[in-house]
Amino acid sequence: MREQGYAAVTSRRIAERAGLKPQLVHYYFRTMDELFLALLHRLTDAYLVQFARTLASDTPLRGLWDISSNPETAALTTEFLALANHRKDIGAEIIRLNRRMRSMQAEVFKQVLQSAGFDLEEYPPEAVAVVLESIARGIALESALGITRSHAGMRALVERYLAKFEP
Amino acid sequence: MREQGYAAVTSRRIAERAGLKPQLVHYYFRTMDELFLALLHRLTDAYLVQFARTLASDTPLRGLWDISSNPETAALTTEFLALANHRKDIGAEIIRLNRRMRSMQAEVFKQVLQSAGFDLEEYPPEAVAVVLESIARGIALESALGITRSHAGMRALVERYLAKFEP
DNA sequence: GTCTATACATAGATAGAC
DNA sequence: GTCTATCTATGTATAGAC
Repeated sequence: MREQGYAAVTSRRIAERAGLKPQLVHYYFRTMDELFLALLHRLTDAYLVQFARTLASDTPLRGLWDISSNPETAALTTEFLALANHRKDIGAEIIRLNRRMRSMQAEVFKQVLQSAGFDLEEYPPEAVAVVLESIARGIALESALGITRSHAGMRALVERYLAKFEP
Repeated sequence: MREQGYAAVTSRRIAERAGLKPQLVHYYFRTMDELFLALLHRLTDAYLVQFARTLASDTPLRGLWDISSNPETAALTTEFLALANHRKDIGAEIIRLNRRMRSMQAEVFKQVLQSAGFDLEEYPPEAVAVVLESIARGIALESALGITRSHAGMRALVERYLAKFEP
């Protein structure tokens, strides 16, 4: 999925990599939809664990930044978003993941923003979290394509803001 | 492509919508790669025109925000980014588009930032442009999925920053 | 420019033997 | 749990008639 996109994920190719016959794929997952959902669940679980650990650390903002600015993660996220475009089960699951994620973030960001003296009305924790993540993913997506033109400047810009919260 | 993802774009379906036979698609575009490239070129041209008009207006930042926060545009961009994952021709074309776009943005942002009294070393115009666009696309992608939870807060947050440049 | 005919490859999925 | 055999649908692409 990462290497060639979701459309290249077929029972035949999966079986080939596993050194087995394609029919086995249908033994474990009746349909390809089931397989994609299982994959999403597995990634989701691993992600939420990593995420919880990061938010519990003493540099949650930098941790979140690192996770979201990973080009491979961003590319895979893009594939799932594209998949969600036409497989509504996938879309529903992504929405669920998003909800859980944002709730976790909101609590931590609330504390971080408050102790830095920000007005939570003006800077809603969830909104700030989405902003940080969007910027990170923006950079990551460009990196995945091979574009790095303005990234040094962006990282410096973000770094100055992060330093206000996590010196 | 917008409705069912790039993988659903087949010569058969295209012909069906056009009320013609699938073979005609191959008459106009020898391969599907050629077709996708032609589509990207057409979208790219239209986009750059819209883009130039926006940047020449008296509210280029808000204009850029509006363009990038359109959910349909964001969804289509996502499809092309996913396509670029495994069709290198598409990736190369997207990089070209990106370069032209950023150059156009940089000039305008430079002026806007300067007249608002920002240090261009600290706030590189291109970097600021990528940040604005990334946030807009982040919101748009969530909207396309049906997530709107923290969007009001985000829009208000962004609006306060935009107002500093375009009262 | 549009059609019919056709080839060839690939994908999803099921049945049943071992 | 893994295999062989097999069906059926779908996709890309070419040749050649009109």
